[in-house]
Amino acid sequence: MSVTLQDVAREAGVSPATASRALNAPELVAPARREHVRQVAAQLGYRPNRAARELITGRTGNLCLVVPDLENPFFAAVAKGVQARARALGLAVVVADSEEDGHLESELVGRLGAQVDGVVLCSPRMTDEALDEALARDVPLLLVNREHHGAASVVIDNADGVRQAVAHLYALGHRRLAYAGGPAGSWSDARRREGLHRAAASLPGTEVVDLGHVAPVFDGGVAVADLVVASGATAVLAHNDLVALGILNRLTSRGVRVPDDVSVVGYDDSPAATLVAPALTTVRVPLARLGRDAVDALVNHAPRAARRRAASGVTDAEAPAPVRLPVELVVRDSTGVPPAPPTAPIASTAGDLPA
Amino acid sequence: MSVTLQDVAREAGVSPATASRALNAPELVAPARREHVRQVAAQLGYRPNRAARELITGRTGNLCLVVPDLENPFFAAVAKGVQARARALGLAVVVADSEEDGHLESELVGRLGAQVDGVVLCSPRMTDEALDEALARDVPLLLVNREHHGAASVVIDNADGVRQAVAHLYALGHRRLAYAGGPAGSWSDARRREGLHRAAASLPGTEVVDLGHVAPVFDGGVAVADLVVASGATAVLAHNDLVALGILNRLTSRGVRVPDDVSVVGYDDSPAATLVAPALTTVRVPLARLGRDAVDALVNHAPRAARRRAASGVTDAEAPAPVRLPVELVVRDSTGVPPAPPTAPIASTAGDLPA
DNA sequence: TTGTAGGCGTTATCAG
DNA sequence: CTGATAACGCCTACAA
Repeated sequence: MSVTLQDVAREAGVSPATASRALNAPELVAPARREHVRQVAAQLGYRPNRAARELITGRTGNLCLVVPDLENPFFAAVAKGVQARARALGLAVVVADSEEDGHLESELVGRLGAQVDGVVLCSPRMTDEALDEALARDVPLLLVNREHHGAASVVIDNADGVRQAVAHLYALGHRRLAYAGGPAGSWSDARRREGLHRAAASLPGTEVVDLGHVAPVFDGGVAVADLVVASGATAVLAHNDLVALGILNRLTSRGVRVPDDVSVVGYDDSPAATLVAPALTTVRVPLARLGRDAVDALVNHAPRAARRRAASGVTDAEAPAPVRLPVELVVRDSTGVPPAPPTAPIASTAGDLPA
Repeated sequence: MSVTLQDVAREAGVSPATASRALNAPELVAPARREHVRQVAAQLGYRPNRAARELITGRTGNLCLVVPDLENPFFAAVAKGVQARARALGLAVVVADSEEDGHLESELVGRLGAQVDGVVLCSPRMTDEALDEALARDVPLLLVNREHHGAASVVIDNADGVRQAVAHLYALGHRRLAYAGGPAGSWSDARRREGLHRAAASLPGTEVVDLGHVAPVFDGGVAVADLVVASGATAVLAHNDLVALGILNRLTSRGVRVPDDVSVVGYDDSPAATLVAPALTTVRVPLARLGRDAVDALVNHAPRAARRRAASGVTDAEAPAPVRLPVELVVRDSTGVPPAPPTAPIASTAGDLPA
């Protein structure tokens, strides 16, 4: 059996209450006693029992992080950020992988949410309705990479990332752009698609070919690569780097040169982006910061462990405005000028274009 | 305030004890009552308070996983496996990233170990002494990727992986092999280095050039690549895929062709291995299984939450023999026959070699 | 088969 | 500033 506060109190010759205060509210206890108690505690190797503390305070000292896929470098990076910030705050992080499944995700939030002080829900795959339900629980919830009415969230500027990418491609001379979108129902995909169309609309002569929804993994990219070629687009924007990498791989093995024949742009700037040749032009997302800010927002916004007082009927303050983080385009080797029109006869029709 | 067992009991018209039994020891309660209680509990949305339960049972329902770097695909994969298996067993996982720092690692084990039923320590960077200390605590500890006297562990067959790689290279005709090792003090690196020398010794005419210790990340590989060239080796084995990828990248950008000039072999078969061109020949490690087996071993070996009974003086049974998982070489494009001797004059001395 | 009662280790609430 | 004392929610002898 480990050493309890009682042991410390007895050994120090004070009451348990005083011992408790000496450790948790030092200013409430006479300096001499305080030091004595602390010394005894240290000497005995006293470690507070978290369960007992939680039972009465209602606080666990744990946060929960739910991500769709731990192996996805995007989420791994966010997890690392969450981890680091939580540790700095003295909190532990319970991590759960939802396997890209909205139902499992909801279940995890329900199951794990009951034993933590707050939940960071990253790129939620669940429906808006499920989100509403989750929010109705008494656990503070923070969304990363998704906005939802009444929920606190930290997001990136999805549309602006696409805008930067499109501007870059446009400047290079591309006019026909393909888009390999994220999973159906993906909030960030919707934002990016929106941004894409808006950006294209503001750039005369631009066409967008929508390649539909693609699994946000390498193989998804491999699968959609042939559609890119068939689309006649000279450049393709992928929903994330994994997809872009898959496209790159498939194009290359088909003999389609990147960027000579087709330019490719990813999203996220995951570490893998520079592993390949040509290195991937991509939209850099401040991943670690996303995680850190998520924890900060959660801790600040969280109506301090309201469980115990929930009956008071005090509704939480309105969710604060989403924290929106900027992104930046990183130009590497996978983008270049589009190929010249195929043959002279056709080229002759281009007389009205600038030389 | 959430619904307690008392509420359920009252609502169901039974005593708290019966309610408790109906849920946790169904066979001890009359079928009719049992069902009634369970129904009421479900209807009220009763969720047992883990803190209260833990306080009395001494079990938390949590495992802790400590890894050196969550962004390293190797650990991400293990984490995913741990995650999945733990969930299947109804356990949650507290994940901590030690940032490749042995001291932080020890501290994390100490801090987090106190609030969980067991700790999975992955590729520990801490010293043997620190490990002994950690083992002395009352938390069941399981090592992944490292063996240590008195500790339960799940490891891979490090030496055999290297042996397979060397045999492959030897068969292709390579005789001078460079080794880009892992971090200084790395247990698995020591095993691989050992296996490398043993394998080389058994293959006549083989030489090994030791390139020393390399940071187990992409940039480490980039940095060591020039040593590979200078070493005059025709093939290089890297401590892991990240390093191999870094080497590949640097060699390629220096104009050294892979595998025509130099063959490269990685270790782990991380997802990134197939993202690059040429695809990486590597030793496949059953990552997810490593995680799953770790949880199983921990749960089975763990002297069920002994905290409460520790005073009885019953020492835990000796740690079981390490679980050793097989690995397999995956041959891809980054290995090939070594370049022919440079010029005719020199080639003439090779008369005694087979055509 | 069921109910009663005690206590797990801590903190909060009072009185002193 | 300090010390009793009462919870917190649950489990588990023990008694009925």
